[in-house]
Amino acid sequence: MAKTYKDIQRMTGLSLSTISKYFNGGSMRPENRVSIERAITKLDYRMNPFASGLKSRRSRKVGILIPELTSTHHSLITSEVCQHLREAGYDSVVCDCHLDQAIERDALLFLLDKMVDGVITIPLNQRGDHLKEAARREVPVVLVDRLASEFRTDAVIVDNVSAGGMAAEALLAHGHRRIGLITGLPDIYTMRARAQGFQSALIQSGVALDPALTREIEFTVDGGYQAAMALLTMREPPSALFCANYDLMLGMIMALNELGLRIYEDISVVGIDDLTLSRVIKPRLTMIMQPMQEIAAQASRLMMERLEGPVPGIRLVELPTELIQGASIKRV
Amino acid sequence: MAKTYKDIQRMTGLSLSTISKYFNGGSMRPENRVSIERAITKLDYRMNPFASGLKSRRSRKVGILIPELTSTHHSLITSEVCQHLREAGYDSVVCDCHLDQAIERDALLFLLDKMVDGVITIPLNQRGDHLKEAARREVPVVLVDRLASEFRTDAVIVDNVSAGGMAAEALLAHGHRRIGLITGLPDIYTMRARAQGFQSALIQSGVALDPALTREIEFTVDGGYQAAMALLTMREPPSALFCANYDLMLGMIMALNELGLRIYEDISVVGIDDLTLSRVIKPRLTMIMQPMQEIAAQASRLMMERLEGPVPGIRLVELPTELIQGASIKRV
DNA sequence: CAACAAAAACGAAACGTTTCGTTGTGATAA
DNA sequence: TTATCACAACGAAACGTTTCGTTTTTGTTG
Repeated sequence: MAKTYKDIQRMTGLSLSTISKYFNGGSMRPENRVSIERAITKLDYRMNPFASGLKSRRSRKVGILIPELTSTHHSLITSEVCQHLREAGYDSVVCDCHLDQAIERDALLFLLDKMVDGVITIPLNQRGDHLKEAARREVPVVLVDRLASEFRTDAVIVDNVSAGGMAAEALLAHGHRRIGLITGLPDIYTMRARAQGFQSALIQSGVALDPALTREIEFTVDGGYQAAMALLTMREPPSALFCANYDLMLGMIMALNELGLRIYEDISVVGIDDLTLSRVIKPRLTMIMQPMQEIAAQASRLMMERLEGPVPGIRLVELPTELIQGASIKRV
Repeated sequence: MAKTYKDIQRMTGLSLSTISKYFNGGSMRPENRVSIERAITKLDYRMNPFASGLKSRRSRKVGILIPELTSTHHSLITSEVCQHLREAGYDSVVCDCHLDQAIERDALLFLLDKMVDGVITIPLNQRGDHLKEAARREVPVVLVDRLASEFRTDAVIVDNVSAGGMAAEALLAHGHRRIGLITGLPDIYTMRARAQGFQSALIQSGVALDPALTREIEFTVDGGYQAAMALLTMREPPSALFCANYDLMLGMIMALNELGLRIYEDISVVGIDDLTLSRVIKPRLTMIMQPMQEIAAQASRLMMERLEGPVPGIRLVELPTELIQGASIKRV
């Protein structure tokens, strides 16, 4: 049978309220503290989270709501966030909405009914209307990667505009002028921002935008493959390519392999995200790196601060991206 | 303020115990049922899981303990399992132990302290000793993919021996005799079984095992890359390769690309797991397919049956694998 | 040493369900 | 009409914490 405060009381002779104070960090006589601690270890006592939650109205659970867990970027962030939360004593209840906005909404309601103390999400619905229900129930929300147009709250994003800009500049600096851009559909915040940064950089360098060189497509491996195939089989193909997303990039790599095009020799490439596969592509890609561990750490931090006490205002953490020099850009 | 039974009581005039009976599926007068239902919708009532759990000692939470969430195979299974559980009203608390057995043990204890009703896990520690604590607390465990040598419980696995056998036979049937095997370290159940099935098939066909053609390595993309590089740069390289794991296969593909070797023309290949990337590799790979959705569905089912009531005995579900014909094996 | 303030411990009342033993209500049989 | 019997509904007592108002203890000060 599980032990309770009563068992500790029996061993120490202290009242239940004193024992509670011990667990909830009040001040008390050192000898009592010691005696409670001794009882805890001797009894192998563990707090009953139901009883605790019933009174305190806190579940010490956080919901993680993700568009697609099998996407490497998402699974890495999820994994890191879960670990941070666990280390702080919080459960992470993960919901993958499979890129379906109806599931996203349902899963959020599910989490709220399960009394999560907070929600960390990469929102799929870019308006973020579904999140208003969380606000209504006073459950804090932290956005990751993307902002929501109709729901302002704490968020961690990277500077996507300059990420796109850096990619363009790296290629421009090597003399490229016909540069293909493979990006996601513009209803995704990150994709829009990266494409915009990329295109601004071209314009600033006096390169006219050729609409035929920009492919907006669902950001999946298959999407990247299709887009790259289309670009590379044009009558006048680009001399360089930038993919605005890791999965798109993988698809592009597959297309290059299929067409027998060699990176660097035949086509210059700027990639994104230094995840597993990028590490084994040869030659080493020049790429835009997002600080993914840091994104996860910041998101966890923002959430935990809200959970520990009231935080005034809305916080937006914008992290820088970095250009990693590889050997995938040829001078033309 | 959240609504409670008392509010329903006020609206219906029924006692708390009758209302409880409504939620816990007892029989009652139809008109009372209707009147409770009306009150629920009018009040927007939602059950308080703390209070409910406090009495019933059930959290309706299931722990998911995974070696490495960023591995595609694992994230897909996790995602599917979470969805099944959520549809049945259960939370999924996900823990990724980052291939670290100490974290695995800690995370399990964490989950148990959080009072999960059950644990679904792909065990990292192949003995499974850490799971005994779950048994001690009468928390059911379902294993996925791998069995544990020191802990017998419900499990869902695939027929790994014949998976390896099928791969070997496909290559043997096309005349291959020097076949490279890239597999994980033999302390992983699946890797051992697949390698064994593979090697038995060779022996059965009268092909002597050449130890130099078998590479046991950590099953990561990088591991696959290293192993494939080593095999393909031998003085007398194999004419065909089989990888016993999806990540190993990705690494191998990268190695082939780097060496400029074309699948089919230069080297025959049997892959495994029809996940995103396999779909865009050309030519289409001949591969062993695991029914991953089915694995997840069965694991969820086994768990949910245990949660709904006592299940006698231990159940082992072994699912078949399938050979998908592609165009990656050349006749020699 | 009395008086007092501050600190610590206490007791009792929640929190919102479930459960169990008991009472009430019709319907059927004698 | 009364005794019997299911079947529903009821009331009260848990479940194991937290919280708040009160009392006791401790340490200071005049």
